[in-house]
Parts: sequence; structure tokens; C-alpha cells
Amino acid sequence: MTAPRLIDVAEAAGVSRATASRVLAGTQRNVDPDLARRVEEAAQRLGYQPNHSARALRTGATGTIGVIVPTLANPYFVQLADAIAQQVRAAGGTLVVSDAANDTAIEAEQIDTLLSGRVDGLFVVPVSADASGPAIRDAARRRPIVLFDRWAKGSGTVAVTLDNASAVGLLVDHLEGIGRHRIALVADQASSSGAERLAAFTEAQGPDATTILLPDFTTDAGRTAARRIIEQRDRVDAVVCGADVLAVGLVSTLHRSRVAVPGQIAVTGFDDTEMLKLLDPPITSVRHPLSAMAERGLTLLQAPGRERAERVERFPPQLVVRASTSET
Amino acid sequence: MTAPRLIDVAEAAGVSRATASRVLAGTQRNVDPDLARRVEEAAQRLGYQPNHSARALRTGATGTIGVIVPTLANPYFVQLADAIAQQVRAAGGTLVVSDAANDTAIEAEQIDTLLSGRVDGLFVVPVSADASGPAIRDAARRRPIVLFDRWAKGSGTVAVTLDNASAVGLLVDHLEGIGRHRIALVADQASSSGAERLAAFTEAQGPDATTILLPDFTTDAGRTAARRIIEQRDRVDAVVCGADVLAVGLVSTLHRSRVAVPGQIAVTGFDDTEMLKLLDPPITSVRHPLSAMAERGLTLLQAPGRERAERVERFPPQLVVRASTSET
DNA sequence: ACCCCCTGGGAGATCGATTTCCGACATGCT
DNA sequence: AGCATGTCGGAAATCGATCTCCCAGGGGGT
Repeated sequence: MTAPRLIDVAEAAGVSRATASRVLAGTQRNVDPDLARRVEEAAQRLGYQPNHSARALRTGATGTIGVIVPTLANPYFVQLADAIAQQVRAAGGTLVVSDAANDTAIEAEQIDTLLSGRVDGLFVVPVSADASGPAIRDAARRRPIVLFDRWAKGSGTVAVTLDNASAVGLLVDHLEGIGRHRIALVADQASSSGAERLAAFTEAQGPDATTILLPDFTTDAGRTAARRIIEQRDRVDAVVCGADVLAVGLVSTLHRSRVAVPGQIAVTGFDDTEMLKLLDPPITSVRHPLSAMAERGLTLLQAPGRERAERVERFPPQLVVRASTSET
Repeated sequence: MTAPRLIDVAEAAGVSRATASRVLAGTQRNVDPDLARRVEEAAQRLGYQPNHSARALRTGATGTIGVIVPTLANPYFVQLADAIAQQVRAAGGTLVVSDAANDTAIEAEQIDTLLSGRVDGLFVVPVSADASGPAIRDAARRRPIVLFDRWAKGSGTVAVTLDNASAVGLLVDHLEGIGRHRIALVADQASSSGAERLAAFTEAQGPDATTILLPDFTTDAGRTAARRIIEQRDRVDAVVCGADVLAVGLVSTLHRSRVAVPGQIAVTGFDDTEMLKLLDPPITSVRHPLSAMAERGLTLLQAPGRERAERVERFPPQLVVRASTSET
């Protein structure tokens, strides 16, 4: 009933623990092919599975990478975790995913839990640009951490993100190209993405442009935004949403209030998640090069510490046009 | 730079490792309050974090529970994982979430990875009622496993699920109550949930009732279903979907084909996920008592092995009526 | 005054793997 | 033949915590 240990395999194969380890862990030196076969066979027969804790204790590595996202309720973060999972799996590792429930305290707790020997390195999508920094800085001293999709002030480590400024540029240019000039922005105010999108938008449209700032990226927030947009309907003919979930909430509420999309108001999302295709109309958005970002992130995570000096690396977005911004 | 160990704390506090451990691990016996304070202080000052692998190796427990879901792309499974996370956290543990990418091979691999010393116990939402069984049976011999939301044949362990038969009953009764008698069912054919919902539906409606079986629970499958429903539009005035994501794909496609919902066809979902409220019309669904199920599941996971004998425990569903089934 | 019991600290064994170090043996070269 | 070199198996140390076992000292009972 109790799990077989390395020594059981070794005895069954008639060799020492050292030899069995050399065969099964693969590393180290050559062993006689004949002995190797006997060990493999014994391991197979006994159903041997190396004890992960013992191996991790001895080698100091777990073969596991973690990722902490603000919330899995936002499908974009699921997609993001998936992209990282593929890269990690391709590299022969395992990924564990944690959810910070949009709360910096839970985020800090999750970081601590994962870092105390459960993972070799960590991707973090910080909940807040301001409040997440200190916990991350402490953690980054202990193990490699790479920020992903968002950065945090004073994090002390590198961030791999989208080039938000050019993404906003693409969207605004596209909207102006179809004749919309009274563009409003809906974004959150806590995340670095929100802040960068707001900054780029204000830069492009001037300080008088309509902006609606909400506490978080949720569909509920999107509905709230819709109500405010409706109040000032004649001053707005297009809305750039800082996240797809916002756009979904917004479009569904506009629809119920009989505001035509894109007839009266054109709408764009941000992140290009699956659900956008399901809405009526399907929503224009911006796609992140998640695979490339994940690959780069993993490289940085495994690189020597000095390559993770605090800075932001930005990846180019891609515009995906759909019916929510078709010409009328 | 290198992390402080227990022995460092002990030396700083002027006590032995044993005493330091007794204070910090909390278990075992009393220690002199004065010494305890000194140890706590030293640990605090050095920023001591116990090495998780070492502790797990010695105690044989990790304080971590795992859950493997078919895919995180389905928001219902995210909600489910969340409910489990809350129970686990309330019990002082940590949850790790894995995604099987709807593939029994990846599922088996994830089970193996997690069970080789990373978790004390595992919740599995099996991908397939037939194909997932053997891997789970093997795994359940090594550590406690509880199936959740779905069961698998020959799994050798207990399953905590919804009472699918009465859920289908609630939906069918409700639809008949608003005068719909030509009801169709859309479900998948691989999962136990799909199978049970199909069986209950056939039992209630007779073998001639329209049923559409799809390979999986996705919005794309929902669109395919919509096309088939449209082909036989005059034989159908209501559709029971075996999952919310199916309903979402179905309604959005019906909408595009100018089929009125609920005017011509009433639609119900299954799982009561958030997104249902966003659609036009909002969709009637069935809510799972996820908290109660998670609590029961955790109890079973921590109980002695004999309490996890193979069987299915069913929890009562709750009908949530929305506009997609309003009377016309 | 003596002994026993109880409390609580410390030395060392232990969990299960990997890895260093040593020695045995075979091989090749002069 | 003799010695240097290389290959490979095994004994034992090691990772960092917990836990068993022993022992010292204080308090209470007779």
C-alpha cells in the first residue's frame, strides 16, 4: 500500500540507490546499459514515482512555475495563463495557476505561499500598479519573478507587456478612419494597463476628451460605464474600452437601451477574447501576441538575475476589426 | 542572499532547532513563553520562511489540495474551482488549479504530476465518463481523490455531483408550464453530466424527442446546435442546453438567423454562470449548490479511505428563471 | 529528607531523494 | 610487464525540517 521508494527499486534491481538514481533521474553519468535496463524494469514493475518533496529538497528545484492572475473570472487572464502553460509544458515543466481575487492582500499571500518552495519562478499579473509593488519586490529577492501584461511600481523586476500606447493608437486611428471623432475611453484606474491606456488616449485626444474611470475590469463595470455614456450620448460617437469584459457589459446595456451599435456608438474592446465573436454585433478589439510574450517571459525567468533588472518590455498589438466598428 | 533556515533562527534566538520548530510549526508541546517570543522575534527579523519541501518530506503532507478541471475556458469550471478554493482556504490550505485541455491524456499526466508529492488530495472533474476512469482508479490508490460535478466509470472513488435528473425535471416542467411541449435537448456525449441529462430527458419526453449530441461543451458546439435546430424549426419550440456555454452560442446564432427567443424558441442553460445575464434575452438556467458540494467534497477528501467507496452523491439543483423562457 | 512525577529543552534519528568521493577494475601505452 | 588513465558502482554526506527519546530541574506528597 505504501508507495515504493528509490531504495525498493534499487533492491529489486540488485543495485545501490546511487545507481538507481543515476538511471532514473537521467542526469549524472553513464551506467551500464544492462543495469540500466534492470532498473527501468524494476521501477516500471513497482510503479515507482519519485517523491517530489525529497527531490526538490535535495536539488533545490521543483520543475514548477507559477502564475498569479488578478482573477480567473476574466477570460483574458485564462487565455494568458493558457499561453504560459503551453510554453512551460514545452520546456518540460509544470504550471500552477493562482487567483488573487482582485485583492492585493490575497495576492501577497499567494506569492508567499508559492514562493516558499513550491515553485522555481513566478509570473505575476499584478492587481494594482501602486499597491502590488512592495510585496513583489520582497518576493523577487527570494526567487525569479517576471511581471506579465502589467507592471507594478517599485517591483524591482522586469515586466513583459503589451505596447499599450500603440494599441490605443491603432484603435483611435481606426475609429477616426471610419469618421468617428467624439471618442470616449472606459478604463480602470488601478492597473498599469489602465493607466497606460488612459495616458495614451489623453495624449492623442487632448485633456477634454471623455474618460470614464472605474475601479476594476468587470462586466458590471461595463454596465455602469454604459449608463454614463448614455447620459452624454450626443457628445460621444465611439467608445474605446480598456478590456473586453467592459465592452461586453457596455454593449449589452447599450443594446437594451436601444442605442444602436455601431450606428450611434461604435465600440471597441481590448484583449481579443473568444466571447467577442458571440455578441451582436461582434466587437473590434486588439490582440496581444501572448505566445511570444510568454516565451520571452519564460526566457527571462530562467536567465541570471541581472537580466531581470526593473524595466518594461513592450510587444506590438494587432488590430482585429469586427462589426462593432463598421462604417455606417 | 541565501534564504535563512530554521537553524539560523534557532541560533539567533539562542535555542535548539527543536525548540524553534516547536514554536514556529505550532504543533507538538508547550514552550516557555519567553523563549517562544525570542524565537518569533528572530524569525521575523531574519524573514524566515519554512522550506516547504523539507517540511513536506518530513511530515508527509503538503497542505495543498489540487483540482483538475476539463478546461478553464468554460466559466462554469472557473466558478467551480473558486467555490473549492474558498472551502480549502477556509480550512487553512492552498488550492492549485490545473487544466486538462479537454484531453484525457493531458488529464492523466496532470493527475500524475500533482499526485507525485505535490498535493495531499485531489478533486477531479473528469473529462470523460468512459475514458477517464482507469487513470483515476490508479491515482486513487495513491492518494485521496474525490470526483466533482461529474463521475467516471470504474474510478474507484466517490463523486459529488448535481442531481441531474431532477435538474432536467425542473427545466422540462417549467417549459411545459409556459406551454412549450416540443422540447429539444442539446448535450455532449462524453461527460457523465451529458449522459445523465440525456437519460433523464429521454425518460421524460420519450425516445422520439429531438436530441442533438455534440462532442463537447463549447460555444462553438452551441452554434452547430443552432444550425440543426433551425433546420427543424417547426418541430421545436424550446431547447434545453446541457451547459450555459452551449446556450450562449445557440442564442447568439438563433438571434442572427432572426429566430425570436423566447418568441419562437425558448432556451435554457445549465450551470447559471455570470454571462447569462448579459445576453439578450438573459437565459433561464439551473444553479448548482457549489459551496455545499465543495464543503462535502473536502470532508470526503480528508476522511478515511473507506468513506470514499465508489458511489455518487447528488445535490439538489435550483431553477433560475429569466427572460429566455418568459411566457409570450 | 527522600522520591516520584511532570514540564520542557536539546541531541540525534529520520523523511527520500541526489551527489560527492573513493576504490575496483579494465584498458591502453611504453 | 608496469604504470597511467578512465569508467562505473557503492558508501556516506547532504538538503531542511519534524519528532522521538533522554535528561535536568522544580514541585508536591509521604
